[in-house]
Amino acid sequence: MACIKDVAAEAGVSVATVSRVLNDHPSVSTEARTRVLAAVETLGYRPNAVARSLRTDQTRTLGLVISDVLNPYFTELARSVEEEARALGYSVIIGNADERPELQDHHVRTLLDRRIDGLLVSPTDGGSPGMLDAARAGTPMVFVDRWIPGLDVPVVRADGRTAVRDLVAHLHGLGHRRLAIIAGPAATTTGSERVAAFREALAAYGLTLPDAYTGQGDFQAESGRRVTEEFLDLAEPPEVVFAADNLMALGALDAVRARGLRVPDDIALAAFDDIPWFVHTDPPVTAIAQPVRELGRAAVRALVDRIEGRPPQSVTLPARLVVRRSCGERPDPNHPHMNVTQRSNP
Amino acid sequence: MACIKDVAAEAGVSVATVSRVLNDHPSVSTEARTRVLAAVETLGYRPNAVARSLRTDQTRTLGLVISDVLNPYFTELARSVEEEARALGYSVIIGNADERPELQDHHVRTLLDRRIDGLLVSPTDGGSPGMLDAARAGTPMVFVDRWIPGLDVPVVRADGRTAVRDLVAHLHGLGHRRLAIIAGPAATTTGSERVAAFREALAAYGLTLPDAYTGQGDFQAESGRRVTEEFLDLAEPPEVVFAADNLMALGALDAVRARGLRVPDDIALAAFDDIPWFVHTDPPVTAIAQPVRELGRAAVRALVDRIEGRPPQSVTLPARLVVRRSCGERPDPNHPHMNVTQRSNP
DNA sequence: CCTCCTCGTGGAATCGATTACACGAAGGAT
DNA sequence: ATCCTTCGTGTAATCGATTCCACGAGGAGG
Repeated sequence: MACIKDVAAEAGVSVATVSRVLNDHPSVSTEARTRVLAAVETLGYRPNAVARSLRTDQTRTLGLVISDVLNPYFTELARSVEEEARALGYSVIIGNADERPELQDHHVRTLLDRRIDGLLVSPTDGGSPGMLDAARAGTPMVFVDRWIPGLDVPVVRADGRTAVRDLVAHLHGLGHRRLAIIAGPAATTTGSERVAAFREALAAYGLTLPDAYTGQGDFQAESGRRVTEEFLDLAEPPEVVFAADNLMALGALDAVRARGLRVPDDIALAAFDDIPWFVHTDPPVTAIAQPVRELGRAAVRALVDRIEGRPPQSVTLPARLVVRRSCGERPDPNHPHMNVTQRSNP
Repeated sequence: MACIKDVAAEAGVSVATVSRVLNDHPSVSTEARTRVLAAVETLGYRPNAVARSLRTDQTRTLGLVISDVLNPYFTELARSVEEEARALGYSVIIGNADERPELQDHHVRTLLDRRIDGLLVSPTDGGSPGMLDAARAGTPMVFVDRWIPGLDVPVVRADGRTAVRDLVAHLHGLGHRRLAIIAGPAATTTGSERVAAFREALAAYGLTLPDAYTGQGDFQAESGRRVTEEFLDLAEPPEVVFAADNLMALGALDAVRARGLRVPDDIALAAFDDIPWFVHTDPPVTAIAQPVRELGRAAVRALVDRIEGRPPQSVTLPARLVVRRSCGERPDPNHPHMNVTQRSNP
């Protein structure tokens, strides 16, 4: 593989001049520039990013550590992050923590070892030592979706409060009174906030959320299944199950089907995080949709601001309710879009 | 950030000794070793992977360029690739080509600039110039899922021939005779092979695949929708639509639903690539499942073999048919697993 | 005509690691 | 006692870029 010295030799100039041409530094003669460019062409030279990074102390790379790649929500987030980063001239390296703190730590450490310029994190359960160290050490960092209180790290997330209120209003309007939730890990902000928002919204209707109706999940399908079975085993099962993420909703669907029961007739279901498949499940699932693309873009912008010395901004975007049939009502025919697969390439 | 010189100073030894300790070279005294380790501890030193890579000319990193992250098939592939790579001491950088050759090129180039040790590629439509150059230049490379004929690059993939035959047998047994396919891009191997396998299987039953029943898709949901609409507009629409990937199946489902028709009563549906959601769609979708995890592992092993100087092996694993209800039959009660969400963490 | 700038250029230091080579001390064999 | 290994260590070269500094040429201004 040709290096800068080879190019210099081929062009009959010094490596300094080659470097200047490559970084289009102003003081290079047109003569030299064309000769260098020609040499680059004939040798098929490409600068070594490793060497460049070592010298300049910047990699133009962002790290993104997400909690679970298999969750379509995070997949889409990852995609929009990469898209925006690319537009700003950065690459992205994704680390999948699989909801395991030690794996999150592994990725944070690996990314830091590679001297990425900044880190985007959706922290797992309470964070992990390495991640907290990194935050305190002043690594440029932005939390996305989930965050950890008490750290001076900007947060980009969606606020589901209003949407959850809308959901509860919808459910109450359909006559449901016994509402249950499958929560995420209490140590994650999304885990606890969604429960809090739900409880708050219930209170507005004079309803409470008994412990028996608060199942502890871990954002994975299996836990949704387990918790739903527990609900169904109760002397007085809930009329509605609200899953705090889409995978647990999938598990809930499994559990209901395994008992030979039907949604929404026997039990209603709603989920946090909308995904294209929810349009085609049996029945289509009512869900709370986050503005994922915008979240990803905002997160990248905040991080790049921080990296390039501008003050980064925390951002909170509203989530919205998408009503389908899993809670018992027909979708409004005036809003046919709610019933169609979301496009991935708008 | 502390560097090796700081550690050497703190421990009262030379940088060479520090380096030897870190790479556990045998000839270091226990004395020196403990002093270095202590210094590493107190300074919180972590070796700079960039500098190390520059010197050793290896990054212990694999590049993975996939055609579409939003496709659950590739997401799962990416996950299993990362898992196996991590087990072998490698990191993975994922590039999402979004089925666009120029984006694929962008990622290949970026990855090569970073001097990754090897490349795993699922080439988009016919490959891209940069990718072909890389292959010919001798970059350690392995194709996964899709490949490009005529290149001396090992291929790890699933063979769907048998499963497609099983599918056609199943369909024929249900009385279907007018079978159509939504194909992927003809320039991709998976695009053309699946059509060929389908046509071949039909021939065994004395059936043909007319042009009108061969729709041209691009592996995206939108194309599945469009092609299905074309099928439905025919004077004699097909009785079955076989989508060559899961996203096009989703689009087909959209189109059928938009017409107010029902699967399988009005038209049957089957798909290549099984995903957890197919269990819960309305109706559950009959699909051909690839052994994705094994594919990912085999691909990484082949690539690492190639990188580390062992002869790499091409691998072909069989896909299998998973019968559900979208073609008109009840699932066999003796095989209840076919009706349950696949676990992501077995 | 002399001085001062600006411009284009090259030499060499530098980033943070690894590693070939040299060297001295210690131990074993003769 | 002498020589040869072996062992532990340090010095310095090296990887491939960027960039500070010095230098010579040429033009402008006095």
